[in-house]
Amino acid sequence: MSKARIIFHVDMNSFYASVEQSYNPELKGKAIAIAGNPKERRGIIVTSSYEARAKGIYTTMNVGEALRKCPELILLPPDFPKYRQASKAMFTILRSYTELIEPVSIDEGYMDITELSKERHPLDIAKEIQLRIFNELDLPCSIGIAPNKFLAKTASDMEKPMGITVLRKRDVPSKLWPLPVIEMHGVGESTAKKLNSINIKTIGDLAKIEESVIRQQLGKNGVRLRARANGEDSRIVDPEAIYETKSVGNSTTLPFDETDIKELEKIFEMLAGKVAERLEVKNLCGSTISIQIRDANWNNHSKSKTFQNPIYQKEDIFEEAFNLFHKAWNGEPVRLLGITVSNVIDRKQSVQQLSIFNFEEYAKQEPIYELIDEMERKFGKGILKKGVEMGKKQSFASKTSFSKDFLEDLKE
DNA sequence: TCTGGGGTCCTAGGACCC
DNA sequence: TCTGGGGTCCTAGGACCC
Repeated sequence: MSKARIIFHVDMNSFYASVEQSYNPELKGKAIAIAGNPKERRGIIVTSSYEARAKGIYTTMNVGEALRKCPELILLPPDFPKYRQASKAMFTILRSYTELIEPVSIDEGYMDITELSKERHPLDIAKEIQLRIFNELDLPCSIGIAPNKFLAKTASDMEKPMGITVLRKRDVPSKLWPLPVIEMHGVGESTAKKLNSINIKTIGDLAKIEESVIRQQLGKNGVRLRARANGEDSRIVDPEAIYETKSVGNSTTLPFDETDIKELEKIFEMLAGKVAERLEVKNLCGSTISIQIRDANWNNHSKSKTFQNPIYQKEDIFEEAFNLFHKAWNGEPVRLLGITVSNVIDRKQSVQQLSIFNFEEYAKQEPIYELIDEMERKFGKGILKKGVEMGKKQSFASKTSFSKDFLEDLKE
């Protein structure tokens, strides 16, 4: 049995709006919202101040509608560099307490303060953190204190703004179980519907259902949700998680539903450029490309393709994406287009993968017949011949791809 | 309430290999 | 000769979160 942990979940309150208010105090106490261009149909409310929420403004609300509902609403375009800077400052404060910080998004993160709490009471630490973020950055936050991530996250949601909430495991039956399942993190509309249909209405119902029943209905996810409903969650606070990018994608809702292939092509070029740029910044490349198409009725389609070798150049991304689009598109008007590159790895790693499989080089280090055996076993008979015939000096990796595991295997 | 754009994780079937 | 079971990878789609 592992020792009890003490986890914080720090959640900034209406982050973008609060940052804007801290930059411009005249906005304080007013109904403000961060939103896209109201003239475009994609203009939606991204975040709003508590004053705006009190007047019925909520996230994803169409901007036109928001203005009808609340004519005095002050709209601001998003300023991400500003938010990123504030976020960085916030995490710097958190890091002055422990390195065991896992940022989850720009405005929230987990802390494992188990060690620290041997010296100081967790509640004192939380109060100090909240006060420092408020005094030094002029930003409000809520903090949840609990023995695991799920309960900490749930706790930070319970009192906003500027709340500090302790949620012990023994509080679960009284504080969580009476709530409807839809209130649970990880349960959305669709899962709630499914659960309701088998007569699971509250978190308590979910906690008490037979495990085999929920597995049959909702699979692995159901079993996990059931454990959470019982206040169980063994996920660790992982400071590295944020560096493990899995995919990079860009998408856009078109000004109107589009059927003109020339226009769609331009959009793909634009998206390919953005994806390539962001891969460049992060020094990544990826071996799978996928496209997303959304039609006027909100039906989504995707098509993807995986390559032997990672790609990252704008031209490659554009070409592959547009090819996939041709295969996937049924001629219906298009509402949204997206390109995502996934299975991403560091470019340095990918270069290593290429060079380690320069055949000659590798053959110098390893008895060649063993290598051949190994490769045939993994990839089938054809693969080696192909490689050899291509010219012995040529890197196999340019025609095949090798997983990290496989490389590790070979080194042993 | 009628929905932007960034992601992650899961599932299920098929291909392919041993 | 036409037959099992296990495992991995790929693809398409769905659910969820901020």
